[in-house]
Amino acid sequence: MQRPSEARRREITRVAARLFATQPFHAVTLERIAAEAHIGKGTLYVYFDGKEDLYSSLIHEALSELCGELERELGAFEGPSWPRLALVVERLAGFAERFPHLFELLRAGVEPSDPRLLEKRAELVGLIEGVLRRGVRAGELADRHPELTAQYVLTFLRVAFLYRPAGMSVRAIATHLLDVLDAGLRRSRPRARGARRRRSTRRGTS
Amino acid sequence: MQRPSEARRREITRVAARLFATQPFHAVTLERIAAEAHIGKGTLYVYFDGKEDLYSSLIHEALSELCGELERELGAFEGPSWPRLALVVERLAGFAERFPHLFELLRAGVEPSDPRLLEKRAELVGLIEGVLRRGVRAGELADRHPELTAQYVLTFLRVAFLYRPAGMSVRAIATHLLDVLDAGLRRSRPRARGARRRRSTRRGTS
Amino acid sequence: MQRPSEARRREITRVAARLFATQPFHAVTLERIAAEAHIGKGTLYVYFDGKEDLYSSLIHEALSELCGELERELGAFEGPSWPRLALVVERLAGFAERFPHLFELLRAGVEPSDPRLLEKRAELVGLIEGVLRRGVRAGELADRHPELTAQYVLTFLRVAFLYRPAGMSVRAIATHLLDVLDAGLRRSRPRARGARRRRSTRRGTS
Amino acid sequence: MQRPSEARRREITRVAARLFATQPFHAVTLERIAAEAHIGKGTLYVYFDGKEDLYSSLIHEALSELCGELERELGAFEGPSWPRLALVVERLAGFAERFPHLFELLRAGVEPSDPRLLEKRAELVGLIEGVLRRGVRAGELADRHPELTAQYVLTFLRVAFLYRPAGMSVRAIATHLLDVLDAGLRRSRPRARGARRRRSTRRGTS
DNA sequence: CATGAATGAGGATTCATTCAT
DNA sequence: AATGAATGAATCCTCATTCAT
Repeated sequence: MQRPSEARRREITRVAARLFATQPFHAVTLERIAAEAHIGKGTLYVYFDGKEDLYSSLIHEALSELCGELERELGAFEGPSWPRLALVVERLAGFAERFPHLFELLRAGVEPSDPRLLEKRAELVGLIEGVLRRGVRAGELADRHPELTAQYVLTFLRVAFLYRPAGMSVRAIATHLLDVLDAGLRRSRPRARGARRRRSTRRGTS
Repeated sequence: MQRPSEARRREITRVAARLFATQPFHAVTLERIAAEAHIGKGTLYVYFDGKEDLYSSLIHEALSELCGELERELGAFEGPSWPRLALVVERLAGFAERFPHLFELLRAGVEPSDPRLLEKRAELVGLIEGVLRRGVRAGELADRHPELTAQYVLTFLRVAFLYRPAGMSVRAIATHLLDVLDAGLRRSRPRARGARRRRSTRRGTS
Repeated sequence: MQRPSEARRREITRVAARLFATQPFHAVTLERIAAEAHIGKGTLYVYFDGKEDLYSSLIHEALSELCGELERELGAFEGPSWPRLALVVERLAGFAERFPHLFELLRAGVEPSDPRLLEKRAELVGLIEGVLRRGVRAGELADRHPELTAQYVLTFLRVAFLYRPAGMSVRAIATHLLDVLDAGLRRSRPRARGARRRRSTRRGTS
Repeated sequence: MQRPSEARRREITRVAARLFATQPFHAVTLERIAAEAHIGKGTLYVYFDGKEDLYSSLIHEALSELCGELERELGAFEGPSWPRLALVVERLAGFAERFPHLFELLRAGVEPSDPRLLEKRAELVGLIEGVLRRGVRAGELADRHPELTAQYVLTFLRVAFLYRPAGMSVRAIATHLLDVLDAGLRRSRPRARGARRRRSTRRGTS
């Protein structure tokens, strides 16, 4: 216990993630974090520069891990876009399951917004957006605003995890999101639509 | 200055909404709220039970207004489901535009503090869900998890407003959401699918 | 209800007496007094000059009434001292029974000590002291410090009422006090004492 | 400045006792206490839970000390009852002299707030009562209501200290109380009483 | 006279941060 | 490195008092 222990740091991170996900920022006290991590209050300052830094580092590290993982996998799988998107959704869902508390922290635009955080979040969203754009370029996907849709995907999962019906599995959540993204909700259409509509014939003939 | 003036209450609410939407909770001081509302610090306590209550009431009232509006309109428009859903999305977007700060506060999953809030949010989501379910029953919509999708719709708009590309109009955001909900993203499909069903084999490809 | 109603004033007094007797001064709020007296907070200021004044007036009036009563009765009964003392004790006890809350307020040296109050309390104590002194002068009583004993008598009763064993009657309390004052507690004495004097040799000379 | 210094706690207690005894509760500010104890305002909360707790602890500790002292001494002196009672009175007086401010705080019947206090006060009174009861059992004392008399003894001293005639010594006060308890006040009696008993006929005269 | 909304000075309390051990 | 006592700036909140209606 002379060198700053990595295990200890992770323990702090774990506890803090759970608390920050559960309560608003201002309601989480360092006292409580220290107590639940079984360390002294002062020790927190050995590992972090303060409350804000702890919070930021938390999310930053989580996002970094997520981004790294996705980049690796997407790089290794250069196939068609839809399966790539499905891969992203499934990885996000998996991450959400493994680190439910961290994932809940991905909420956007909330509280102490360290620029590093916004940056990192943007990186993740950019990753998703990239997949979408490539699909659009390849004619595989139709999306007029991939930059918005990318945001949706992320938020969707967060909210899905927050409010999922009791007993619904992670896989089912991912599937549902892919369902909606795949073909939307509308089933019957009032009338035939003009040529240069995109999904035009899809629901008509498919 | 006799009866607890409703106008005054609204003024406080207005000021507080702006501040809470702009800064994190703990950075908003009652002193500032009072000053900007041109009232004494103590007067806040005539209208609210404290900071937490002020915050909660704020959101509660916003949600109530929104719910009321939607209920009225949906009740008056008993037509087919898709336009009804479009109506909901447009009203949500319109509300978000009129009260950008309030809408930002609708963030989900924070502050289990006030049960009234969860309740009210559930009411709003339930409203949307109702529209979806009716569509499904009527065969107009295909949605296996309307309870999840309803959550999406709401969160959607918040995120869209937070991250909308510069210059993008409210109407464009609503339209984009409807686009995705309408027909999803996928354009080309790896193989022909049975005429009237779609989600069946999809998972196979992902 | 144009002239300040005497009934209303008494009602305020009654409520305030109960509250002040129950809780420490600082814990009694004018809000509460007003509410329980079924009047507006502002109305209190019609009848009293403020919290301190209300408190002082309360006790002052009670003490005045008590003093007046005792003076009248003692003046009318100029007999031997012991029955006069008994009369005082019984009247005090009776007063305590009729106005238990007011009586409890007779506690000494507590909180906002309006000089008028100290004066009035001194008057009451002086009255008792007078009875004692006359008895001492007449050789009917033995008391080296009537000024202290007078204080005791008053406090005794207050404490007796506060802590009396369940079911003990007012008369029993008065009797007990008179018992102690009459002949003390000691029953057996180490040795015979000089014929008609007792305290003489006991403590030496002091 | 490492372990919660017991000395520091006592210093706070000492300062607070002096202030609380001097001024009404609401007039004593934590700011002042902290300043006079030469510590930071926040440090008070390291040792106490707040103002109310500080106040309660204060009295509780005083009473505990007093009880402990008395128990020890009474246990060591198992002799006849009257000297034991004298011992109690003298110790109470001595305590009052050493801690005049603390003793003043023993006022009865206020602040039902902290049950610990009522409990402790009851313990002290019980101690005195025990001495009285043993004396009665042994035929050494005559007291029909030792539980009341015990209350008297305690309150006695407080009042005596509040109103003692200028220049009167502590010892004189204790002596006076013992005098009254010893043989009461009445000197001459209307009629002869049986040699060894007294209270029998008295009531007839009053 | 009766009221209670409005007020703000005053004080209790919290909590991130420091630092001696 | 680890600790938690110490700190005080910052803020919430209370409540006696005022005053317009």
